[in-house]
Amino acid sequence: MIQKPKGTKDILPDEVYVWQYIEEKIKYIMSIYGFKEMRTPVFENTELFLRGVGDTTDVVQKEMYTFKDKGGRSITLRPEGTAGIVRAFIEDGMASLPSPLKVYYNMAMYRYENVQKGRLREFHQLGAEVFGTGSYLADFEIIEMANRIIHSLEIPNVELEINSIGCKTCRAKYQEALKQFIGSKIEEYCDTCKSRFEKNTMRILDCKEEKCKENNIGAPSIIDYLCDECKEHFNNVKYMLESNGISYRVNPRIVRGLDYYNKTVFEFVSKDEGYTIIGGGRYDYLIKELGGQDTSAIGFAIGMERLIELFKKYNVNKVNDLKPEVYIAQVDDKCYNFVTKLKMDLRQLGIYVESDISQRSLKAQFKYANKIGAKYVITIGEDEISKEMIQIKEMETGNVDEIKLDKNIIKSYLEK
RNA sequence: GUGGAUGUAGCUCAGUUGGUUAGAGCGCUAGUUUGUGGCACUAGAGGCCGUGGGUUCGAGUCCCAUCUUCCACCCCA
Repeated sequence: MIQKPKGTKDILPDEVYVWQYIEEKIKYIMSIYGFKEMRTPVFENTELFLRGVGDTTDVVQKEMYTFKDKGGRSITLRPEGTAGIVRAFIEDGMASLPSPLKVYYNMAMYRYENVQKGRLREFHQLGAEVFGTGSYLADFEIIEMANRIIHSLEIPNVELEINSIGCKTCRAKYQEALKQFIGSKIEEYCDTCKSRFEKNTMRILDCKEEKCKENNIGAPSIIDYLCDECKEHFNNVKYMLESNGISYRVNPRIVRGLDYYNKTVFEFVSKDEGYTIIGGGRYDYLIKELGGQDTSAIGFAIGMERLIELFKKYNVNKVNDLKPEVYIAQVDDKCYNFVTKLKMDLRQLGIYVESDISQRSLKAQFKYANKIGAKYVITIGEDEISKEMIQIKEMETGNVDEIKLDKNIIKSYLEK
């Protein structure tokens, strides 16, 4: 038996309808917030992610599916969505569209990492991006939309955590201060912290080692180093959230693992599962970094598998797969032609109808109709055809009515 | 990349100190007479016991390797 590759998942019919329900719901929200869907290639030139996501990040350093194609080009399966969207924004001249521009995507992502709860090698992100505005109003709009998605899907125990990681200048100042604070006692830290000291100092604050945690007490907070502009921006975002009844918690440890973020970063974290279901932030430098005009932007991405796992935990019973309106049972093979014609006619009228396609006994047909959840069963034999009258049985109650054998009469009976 | 657990029918699992043709429940298919489902009963299909080595007269059971799945670290959605 050939198995599917590690970290991949089949989505079977009995789960796909949950996906469809959630995707429809989110699509609807996107549409009333003015976001348009777009799609980009599954693979991109590796260079895009090196420059976009950042070549010192874990995602780029050890998690990318990178290979040479037959023409010798270095190709990478996208590990996240924003870089490709930004590439298209620049390459396809989307900067000339009315600004601000709002787009969203729903695409598979690929990351070579070890599998565990809420983490796959192929997974799906539904993300939204706003291009062309650096205003805190855009930050609010995107966070509020994410919040609405969570609430419209009735997923409890989700907390919004926000932070500001400042702009280039205040972040540099902060890193300097942090390096001074930690540097004086770096020998007391664990090995991973030591290795991070130079290239990613801020991550040391995230270490879970007891000794390191102790050493981190009293460390400078990014919040205190924000420049006036960044501070005001962050205060405005918080004010907007407060005045619109969206509760949040400032978590100074949110840093985000992708290099392109600045100013506002946020996560919607499930307290049940302990993982982030929506993560996002502002990325005002990325478009220019990738060769476009200087353009502010902000966005988020939803981890669909995580969202769906949580949704199923609380709400599966609220979503139902489509069941046949009616099953047409046939008494014997003399009726196949007639039944097939009737089935086609009813489908033409938009009715979900099934009939026997494996030439089984009447009893077996009833059993099948019951198992697939047909609401009604019509039985057709030679008598019914000659008398033009049929029996229609409601499966749940067992009630039987007699009605005229006519597609329009059947249709209105089913709609009653 | 590191550490821990796991792997027997489609699913959930039994399988006794290694010993004949590998089991159950659910699910699937057919039947329990003549044109009607759910319940019950009967029968059937379906397993290279994750894979490859090794020990042994003999391995689902023991040993090694490897892969998968799950969990944690790391990181992320």
